[in-house]
Amino acid sequence: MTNGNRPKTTASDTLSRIPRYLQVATALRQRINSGQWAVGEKIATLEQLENEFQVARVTIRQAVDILQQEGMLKSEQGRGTFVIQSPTAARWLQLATDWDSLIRPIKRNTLKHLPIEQHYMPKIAEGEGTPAESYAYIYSLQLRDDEPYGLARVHVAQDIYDKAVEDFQTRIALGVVAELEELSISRAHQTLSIGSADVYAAVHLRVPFGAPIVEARCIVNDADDRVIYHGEIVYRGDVVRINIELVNEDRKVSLD
Amino acid sequence: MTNGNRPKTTASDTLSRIPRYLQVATALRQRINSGQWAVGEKIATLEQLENEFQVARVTIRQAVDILQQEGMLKSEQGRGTFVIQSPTAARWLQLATDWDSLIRPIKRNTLKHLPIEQHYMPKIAEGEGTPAESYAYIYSLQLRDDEPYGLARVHVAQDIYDKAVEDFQTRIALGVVAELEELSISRAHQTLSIGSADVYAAVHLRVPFGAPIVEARCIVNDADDRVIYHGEIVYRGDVVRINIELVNEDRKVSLD
DNA sequence: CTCAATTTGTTCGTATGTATG
DNA sequence: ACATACATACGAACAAATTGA
Repeated sequence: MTNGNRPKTTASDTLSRIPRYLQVATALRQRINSGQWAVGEKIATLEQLENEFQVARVTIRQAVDILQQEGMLKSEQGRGTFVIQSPTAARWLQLATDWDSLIRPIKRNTLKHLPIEQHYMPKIAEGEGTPAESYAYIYSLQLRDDEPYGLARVHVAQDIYDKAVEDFQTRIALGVVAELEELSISRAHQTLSIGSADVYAAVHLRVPFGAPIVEARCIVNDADDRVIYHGEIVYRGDVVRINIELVNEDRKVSLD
Repeated sequence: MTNGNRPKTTASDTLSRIPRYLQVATALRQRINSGQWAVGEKIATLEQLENEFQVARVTIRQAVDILQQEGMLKSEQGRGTFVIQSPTAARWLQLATDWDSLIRPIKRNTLKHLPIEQHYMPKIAEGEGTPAESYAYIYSLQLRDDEPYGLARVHVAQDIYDKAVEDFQTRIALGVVAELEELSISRAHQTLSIGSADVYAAVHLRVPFGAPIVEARCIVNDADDRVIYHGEIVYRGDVVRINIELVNEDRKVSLD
């Protein structure tokens, strides 16, 4: 009755069900990524980490072992544990806050079509515009430097699609829509929300299951307020960055 | 030698070490949140889920049990398992794309101060403005309806802080800054990125460890381009929604 | 009403993973 | 490294409730 393992769980949280050594490993990984522990630097001793995370020494070691396998840490007996590499060199995907910056980066990116499992009509809510009679459906993976960053389910009004079939088959749809000359766009909006990768998204975007993702829903209307483009795109969370200019010199703030 | 448990892990992924039943629970939760399984509807049978996820019956049950505890599902013997509630309708936290919408919702929300573990100076990059001489540091939990949604590390220029000490101690700092009359704000910007909850964030925001979060960094400058506010706020990912108006009727799109 | 099919609920044995001291 | 305790996961069998023919 030595009360061997009992984790000091505070509750029945989902949190507490995740293995302790993974929690610690994640925490350490974040400190390295965030630069709190720089490359070459010695990290806290096992004893300090024991105290900080309130877990047994062996558990800390398990966590450190994982990061050693990942090539981020290197332990040396008698000296300590050192950061030998940080994979941060992150390449950010700037998510758009205006039309031009939405279109610009798209042009360089490529796409790979995926087999369509199931056709469906876009769900268009009240006030988002009038749906088109029929839509062409495109299911594709968006790539940059051969690295997948987005999984796109796109609907384009059939008549628009027919105007440039080849373009729509080889390029990113939103870019094609933007360039159609005879088309007048009255409005476009985008809603972003945050989620976790399901099995499909994880496989295609090459991220672990449950990894954070951004779900973007983008709607473009023509002059008659008809929804000509409806895109649901899942982005890898780790490449997304959103930059918002709230106030500029020339635009004074209205208080209250 | 019945090969009892061996998970069919494809690799040494960190996330494949996460318990299977939690992975399944996450997948199910997503289907409910996304409306794929509507409220009142019967979900797939245990047997179907067994096949789909390639796990044992008991493992599916564990996942379903979790969602039952969360009040999303209800199983009835002989009938099936039903969605009885979707938390989706709930509570979106509209993240700001302009100053007014940043300030407005803040006013209703409350905050709870947390003990400060460690003081530090905000890291202000080139071009973000000139740092103030000294900052007051506030570490707090942001609440709405007694539900935590954000974990804030905020620095306010000391002289600004001194002008309304009591306000800063009881209300959300950005709201106080916005209302200071003698203050002129020249610019403000916010950068959002996506991450996973570490242990601290998970505990405070009451989300599972590793749950998606939004890391917001908001900087406000006064008329002299001095950084008077620097906030690093971690939001629960599941309450964040960002709405962006890309094009309006009155603003024509410039092609190329 | 009975019967069979469907579906959830329960239990057993076993093997391995996690975590402590 | 060890003894210990509990968690995770499998497969299989059986029990109990519901439904529709």
